[in-house]
Amino acid sequence: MPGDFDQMVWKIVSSIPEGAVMSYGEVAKAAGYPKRARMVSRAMSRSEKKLPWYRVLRSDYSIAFDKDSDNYKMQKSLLENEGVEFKKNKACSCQSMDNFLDQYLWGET
DNA sequence: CCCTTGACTATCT
DNA sequence: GAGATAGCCAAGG
Repeated sequence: MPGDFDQMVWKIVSSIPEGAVMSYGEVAKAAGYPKRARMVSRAMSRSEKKLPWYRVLRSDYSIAFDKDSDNYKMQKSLLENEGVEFKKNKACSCQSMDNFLDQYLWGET
């Protein structure tokens, strides 16, 4: 179904709990399309919906925007507000997504 | 239809 | 850890 991927992305991203983070690849995988990390970013940027997009990082948990950009600074501060600690420009979520993913995936069927 | 771009990733130097 | 390389995939020229 067209739009299916986007739907899943929105749903998953909006379900990420406060203080936790996911990578584009993880979101894509959870949506059922492991090879579409790039599409996750596309889906979010063109989305008019209010998503906690800032909780989605690169696979190494670094921020995807350029370090000098305003987006970078905003994302970092938003995450820090939720208790996410940064070390060497990489986020340390300290929150296990295991439970979240299990709950999410099993809750649908 | 071919080529370029990108909020990506894994792998190798 | 920083660069280069090769996959990846949709959108736009």
